[in-house]
Amino acid sequence: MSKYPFNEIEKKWQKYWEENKTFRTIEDESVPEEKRKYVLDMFPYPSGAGLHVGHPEGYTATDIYSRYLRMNGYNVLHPMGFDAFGLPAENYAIKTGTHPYTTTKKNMENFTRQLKSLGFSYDWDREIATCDPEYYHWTQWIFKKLFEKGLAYEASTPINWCPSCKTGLANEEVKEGHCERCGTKVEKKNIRQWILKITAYADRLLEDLDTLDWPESVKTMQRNWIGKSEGAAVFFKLENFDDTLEVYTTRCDTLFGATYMVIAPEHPLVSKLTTEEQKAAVEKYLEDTKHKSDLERTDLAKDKTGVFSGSYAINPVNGERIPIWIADYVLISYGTGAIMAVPAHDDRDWEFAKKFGLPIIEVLKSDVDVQTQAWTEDGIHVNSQWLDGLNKEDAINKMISWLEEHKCGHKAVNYKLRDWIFSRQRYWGEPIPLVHCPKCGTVAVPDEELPLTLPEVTKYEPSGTGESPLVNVPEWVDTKCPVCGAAAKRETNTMPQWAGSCWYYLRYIDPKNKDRFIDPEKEKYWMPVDLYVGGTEHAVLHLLYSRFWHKVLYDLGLVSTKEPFQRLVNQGMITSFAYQKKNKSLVPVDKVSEVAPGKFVETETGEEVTQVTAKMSKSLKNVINPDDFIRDYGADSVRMYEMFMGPLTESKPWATAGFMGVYRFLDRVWRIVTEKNIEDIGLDKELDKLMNKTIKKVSQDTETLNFNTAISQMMVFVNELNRLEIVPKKTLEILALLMSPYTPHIAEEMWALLGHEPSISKETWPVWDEKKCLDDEVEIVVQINGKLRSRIMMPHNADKKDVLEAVRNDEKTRQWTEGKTIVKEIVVPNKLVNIVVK
RNA sequence: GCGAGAGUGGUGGAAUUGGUAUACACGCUAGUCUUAGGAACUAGUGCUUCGGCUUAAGGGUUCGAGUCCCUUCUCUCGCACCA
Repeated sequence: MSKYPFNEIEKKWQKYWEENKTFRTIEDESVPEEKRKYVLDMFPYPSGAGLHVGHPEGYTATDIYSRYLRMNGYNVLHPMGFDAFGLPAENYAIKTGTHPYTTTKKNMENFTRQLKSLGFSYDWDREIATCDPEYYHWTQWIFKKLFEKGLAYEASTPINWCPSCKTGLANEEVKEGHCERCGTKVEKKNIRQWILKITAYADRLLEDLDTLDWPESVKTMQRNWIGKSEGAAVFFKLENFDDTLEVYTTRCDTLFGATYMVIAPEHPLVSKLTTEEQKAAVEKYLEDTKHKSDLERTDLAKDKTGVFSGSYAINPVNGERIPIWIADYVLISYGTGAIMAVPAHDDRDWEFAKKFGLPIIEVLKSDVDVQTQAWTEDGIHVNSQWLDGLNKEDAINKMISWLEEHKCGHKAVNYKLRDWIFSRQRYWGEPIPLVHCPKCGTVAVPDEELPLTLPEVTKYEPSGTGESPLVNVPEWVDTKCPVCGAAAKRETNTMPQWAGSCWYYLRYIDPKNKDRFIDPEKEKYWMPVDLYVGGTEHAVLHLLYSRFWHKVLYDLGLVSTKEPFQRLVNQGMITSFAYQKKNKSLVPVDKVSEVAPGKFVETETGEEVTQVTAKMSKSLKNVINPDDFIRDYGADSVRMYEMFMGPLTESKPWATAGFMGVYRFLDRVWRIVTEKNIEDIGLDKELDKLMNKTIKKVSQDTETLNFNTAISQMMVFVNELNRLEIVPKKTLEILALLMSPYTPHIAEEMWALLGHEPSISKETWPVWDEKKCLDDEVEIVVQINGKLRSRIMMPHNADKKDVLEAVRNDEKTRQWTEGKTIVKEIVVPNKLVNIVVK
């Protein structure tokens, strides 16, 4: 019994690669530009739990691709590092007093060990960690650039506050009203914040998406998040006041149907517009809404609430008085926080008008009675004086011209994207390099004082009052103004975790540079990233933020490309099996038995359960730890199985039985190499054909990241080799080369056993002979009326006439066509013949 | 509600421009062998009333549809009063 000694082989080659720095990458100028590739993984947060099975999936994919490219003559930059600032280490520090760096360092060491145990071909000399002062020196330096450019500003606005994490959050970090990280309900809190003006780049962030080779779903998500809408600003004169009320609308053509206006409860004109009679009602309403969370406000969407302010505006097109209401279905954060309501043609306005008895005027020809329901489809304008008879587009254009001519409005663009709340009231992040001077205002820390390092603290607990633990370190906070030298205080907020990941891909290019954040020559050598692989969870977080920073750096002439990541691929999630009862509740894996193939019952009750796929979770006992499988079956098996499971981009369940199939495959390969008769002989024609076909399929599928089908072709090839008494050496050499990106350890060992010098990763990728891939004889399928009736063998590229001749002589075909009229004969070369008969 | 994607054997999944549906792997059945191991090898394995029928369901285009078009259903993900 020959179990292949994966443990020994893998350790041996990992040591070899490390000692020989096999995968060190240098900027070799002799490599032409089109042969330089930057293949990047989303770097991990080094959590205490270590790698989960999702990590090796994307990392193996890029590793295979990188190794494949190198063997095809490319110079490949393939680095790895750690997104090392983050809350778990800090929360652990609060509980135990352990410095977050201690925890993080330990976790990084564990991650490094695990990553190395998988045999990834990273250039470890380029490793970075965002919490390293050498690294965040330049994060701070880039922040200063943003600050100097006026893209960072301080404001005290109501922001999303997580009471559990005790810090402010960016809009992007709030999911359905809850903290993305911990799931706690988010509150509104008014605190002083540093904010980055990402909205200044909204248009470019939107437009440049078109230039990217990214999954359409991610592009769509970013487009929706930026949420550009084109419409008009309309100014309404107010009765009894000099002010005007500005609204934003996409349908200014429906202005004749505006029967009331709504302003958000937070709108600055609320108190002014509230009349004496309405004061009590308005105050009560404001009090009520204030206590509703954002979530409640949106949850209660179906039931509209509001209160009349007592004041009126004047409709500019017809001089009508329109009542102004206050209601929380209008958000202060979008547009101007005020709307003109056209209840006949908007569901929300209609609902509100019905509830409060406001008039509904039809201005678009409707198929329904607008008094009973809103008509939200297009229609020809009616009751709109000089717009009557026009369609939507013409009416909008005409209205905008009219508004501009009469100085009561203009064309306008609006975005859903909000500026980026950038400060966090926590300890474990990059200190924001600013000083508050009573005389000079907010001043940046001079470049020569960077990095501004984190001071030691005794307590990591956030104050919870909106200040970071750094306020408790007077010797750090109290400083001198870099401009005037007067006593000043340091900014105590820190940067969010996203800051470090906004530019890490640049630092890999020049990780040890002490004088600048990146050498421009090296930057030009590698950028942009040619392939970026990672999970979909960063679709509008990291991937939007880093595009923003990159564009700022581009404007400053510090990088040469407009976009950082040319091609993005999202790996699918690796799920697991779980078992579901009739009532849809899930049963942990260890409480289920398989009573017949594919039939499962809950062991205790005997109740039948069905196998479903579900996320891995501790409670379902279906979490897979890659370390266990590496230990018991080897890294090559883990790598190959994760690629064999299915298409990279699909989510798919881990099946340990399926994993064993891949392990058995490698074991079989090992036995062929070590036990069979291997001779340096020529290949017979059929074997040569299969070998060439295999080279072709594996090459093409690796190129296009269809790793699962490349692996099945290797299996087909190995199954054939396994049948041979004497195996030609050549076939095993080719097999080792083809396998080497996928299962590099066993491939290195095979290469050595076949008498070659290491490393196989330095060898040239094999090429196939197209002529040898062709079959001399092909099977032609004979269909009668589209149904498969017979098959005949014909020479490859046989003449159409000869094929038809052979088909007519085919006995089975004759049985089906006898006594019938042949209407049509279709011949697909080398594939099939379809005879249409009557 | 809006947007994006997906439905193929008992299971994970294959199928160039529309051209043999179910490659490869798992599981299962039977046998051989044994250093009893999540071993190896051999044969079989979509359903079938043996006529045929099968790619979520129904319809359409076509000589021919898993693939293209329409309708419906189910699932996953994202956004959600965005004026």
